[in-house]
Amino acid sequence: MFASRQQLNERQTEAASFGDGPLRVLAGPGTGKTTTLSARVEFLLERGVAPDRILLLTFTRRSAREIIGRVRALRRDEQVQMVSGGTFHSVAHHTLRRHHSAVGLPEGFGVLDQVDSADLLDLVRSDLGILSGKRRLPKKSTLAALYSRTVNTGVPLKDVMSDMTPWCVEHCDDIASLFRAFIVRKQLLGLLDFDDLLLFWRIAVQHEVLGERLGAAFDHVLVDEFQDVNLLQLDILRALRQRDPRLTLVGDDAQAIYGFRGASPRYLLDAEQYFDGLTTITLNANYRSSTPILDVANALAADAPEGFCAVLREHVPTAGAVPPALIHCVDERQQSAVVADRVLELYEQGIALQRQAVLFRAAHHSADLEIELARRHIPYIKYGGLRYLEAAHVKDLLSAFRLVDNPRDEMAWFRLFQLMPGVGPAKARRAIDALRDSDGMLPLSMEEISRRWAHVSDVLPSETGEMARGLIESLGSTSDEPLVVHADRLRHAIAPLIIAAYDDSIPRLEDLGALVLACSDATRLSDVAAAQALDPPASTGNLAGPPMVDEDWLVLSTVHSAKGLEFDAVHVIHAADGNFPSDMSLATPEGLEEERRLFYVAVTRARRDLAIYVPLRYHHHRVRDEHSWAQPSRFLSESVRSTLLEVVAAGEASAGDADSPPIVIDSFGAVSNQISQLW
DNA sequence: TAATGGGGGTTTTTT
DNA sequence: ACCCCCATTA
Repeated sequence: MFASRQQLNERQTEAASFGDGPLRVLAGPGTGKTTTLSARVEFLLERGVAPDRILLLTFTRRSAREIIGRVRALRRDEQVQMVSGGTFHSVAHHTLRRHHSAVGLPEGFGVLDQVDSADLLDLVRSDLGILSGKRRLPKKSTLAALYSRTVNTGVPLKDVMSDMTPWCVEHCDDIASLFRAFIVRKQLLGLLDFDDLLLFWRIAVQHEVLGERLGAAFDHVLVDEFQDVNLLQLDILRALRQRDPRLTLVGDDAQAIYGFRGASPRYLLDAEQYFDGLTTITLNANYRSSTPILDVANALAADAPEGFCAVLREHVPTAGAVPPALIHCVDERQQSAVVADRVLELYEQGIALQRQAVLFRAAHHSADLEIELARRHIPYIKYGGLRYLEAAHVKDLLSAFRLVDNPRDEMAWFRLFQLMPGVGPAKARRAIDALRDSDGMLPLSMEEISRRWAHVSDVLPSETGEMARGLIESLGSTSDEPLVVHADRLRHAIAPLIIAAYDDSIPRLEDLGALVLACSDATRLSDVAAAQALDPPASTGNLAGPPMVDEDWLVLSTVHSAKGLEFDAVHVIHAADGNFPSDMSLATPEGLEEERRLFYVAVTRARRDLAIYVPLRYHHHRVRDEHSWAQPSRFLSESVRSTLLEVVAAGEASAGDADSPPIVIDSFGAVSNQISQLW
C-alpha cells in the first residue's frame, strides 16, 4: 500500500499500481494526470524499483519541472532525487554527453539553439553561393523551420515544402543541397542543434549493442503529455522499449497543441499499433474546475468536428460557483484596464496574484497589458516570449564557453569576432580563415590557435589588438583552475568588448556575473552553454516594473507555456478572430482544430474563476486614428456563449487617464513598495 | 570594399 | 528584438 493511495480515486489507483505491460492513460484536463503519474512513480519505488532506473520524459521544460517537483515532494529521502527525467531534448543531451565517443561526437560538442542554427544555415547558404539574388527567397528562420519539420516528421522535404512554403517549392533542390551542406558543416564544427540531439539519440538507441544497453538502463519509462510526441520521438521510445514492455504513456488528445513541431495526437490514439499488449485506462473525473467552467470546456469540445476523446465529467461538487464571464471591451487599452481591475478585485477577495493567470495566444499580446501593470505597480512574471538567453551579451559569453571545449566552433568565433569594433561579417570571416590549416579545418587545440594568432591580428583592425589578445589568452585553460575561475576570466576578457559594443553595457555585465555563478557545479564550460541553451531561465522580469523582491506576482503566459498548470482565476485576453485563433493557422483545417484545442487548454486551466476578454476595435499604430473592427473568436459559438455570462465593459474611458486611477491601485503600489524596502 | 547607424516595418506557438 | 534597405564613413 503506498502513501498517497487514499487520495486517489479507483481509476487513478488502478493506473498508478498497474503491472508491467505497456499502459496508456487517457486523461482530460484536471483529472489528476500529474498526481497519478507521480503516484505511479511512488508505487514503483515502493515495489523496489531503483529510482535511477525510472525514466520520466516530458516535452516542455515547464512540465518537466512540474512533474519532477511533484515526485520529489512525495518523499523527502534523497533516493527520489535520483529519478531520471526531463524533456526529450535534455535527456538526449545527457545521454550523448555520456556516450559521445560511441556515437562519434567530440567530447566538448556544442549545442546550437534555434537562432544559432538559423544563423549557421545562413552562413552555409552564403558559402555555397546558392539561394541568393533570386526573388522570393525563404528567410533563414523559415529554412530552419523547414529543416526541423522535415527531420521531426520523417516527411520528405518536397512534401513539407508544398505544405509549409508552397511559394518557394521551386527552390526545393537548392534547399536540399543547402541542408546536406548544413549537416556536414555541423559535423565539422562539432555542433549539434536541437533536432540533432534527437537524431543522434535515435541512432544510439537503435544500435544493436549500444541501444540494448541504453534500453536496459531503465526498468520503467513514463511519458507525460504523450499527445505531443512526434515521429522522431516515437521512434526513440520504441527503440528504448524494444525488449521491455514497461512503459507508461499519459496524455489527452484534446490538448494536442504542438503540431507545428511535427507532433500528432494520432500517436497517442493509435498507440496500440506501436506497443504490443497495450492496456488503456481513462480518467475523466475532473478535480479542478467548477461546474460552470466545465460546461464551457465541454461546449468547446462539442464544437470540435471529430470530437475529443475524454469528455469531462464533474466530480467535486462546487458550491457558490462563479459564472464564467465573456467581457466585451472597446479596445485593447480598455481590455488592459479591465483585466487589471478584475485582477485586483479578485486579489481583494483573497486570490493571491500567483494563483491568477492572464493567458494569450502570442507572446506580444501582453504588451499593452504589461504597460498598464507597470503603471499600477502590479508585479508580474511573464512566461513565453522573449528569453534571457536570447539577449545578445549572454550568447557572447556562452560562445566563449563553447570555444574553450571546442575551438572548431566557427559559429562561436564568428560571433566573438563581430563583437570587436570595426569587425563585421567580412572581417570575421577572414579572421576565421586565418586560423584554418591547409584542409580548411580549424585546429583542435587552443594552443594551436594561439600559435596562429599572429595571422588573425593582421586581419583585425589595429585598435582591437589588445582586446583580442586578452580574449584568446582567457580561452586557454590553466590546469587545476576551478571552472568558475576560468569562467570569470572569460567574463573579464569579454567585458571591454561588451562595453564597446552595447550602449547599455552596465546591466548586461551584471547578467554575465550571474552566468559565471552558474558554472559553480559544472564539469565543463560547454556543458554550461548547452544547459543554458536547453533550459534558459523561464521568465523575464520587467525592467521598467517594480523590483522582483515581491512575494507575490501575477502570471502572464502564452497558452503553450501554461499547459499542465492550473490557476484559481484565469483571464484569457484577445479572444478575437485572427488573434485567437491566430490567422497564421487558418490555412488548413488541421491548423484551425489545433487552435481550438489551444483555446480548450486555456479555459481548462481555471479552477473557479474564468473571464474571456474580447476587444472590439484594434488601432493600427502605423497610421494615426486608423482602426478596424474585430470579430469575437469563432470559438465563442452560440452554444459556448450560452455557458458564459456576457458583460460589456462600461465606459469609453481608456486606461491612459493617469489622473484618476482607482484608489485601491495606489494603495497596492504603496504597500508593495514599502515591503520591497524591507530586504 | 566593409562597417555602421538610422529608419521603418514586423512579430505564432517550443526544444 | 529582428529584418531589410539605404546613406554615410573609413
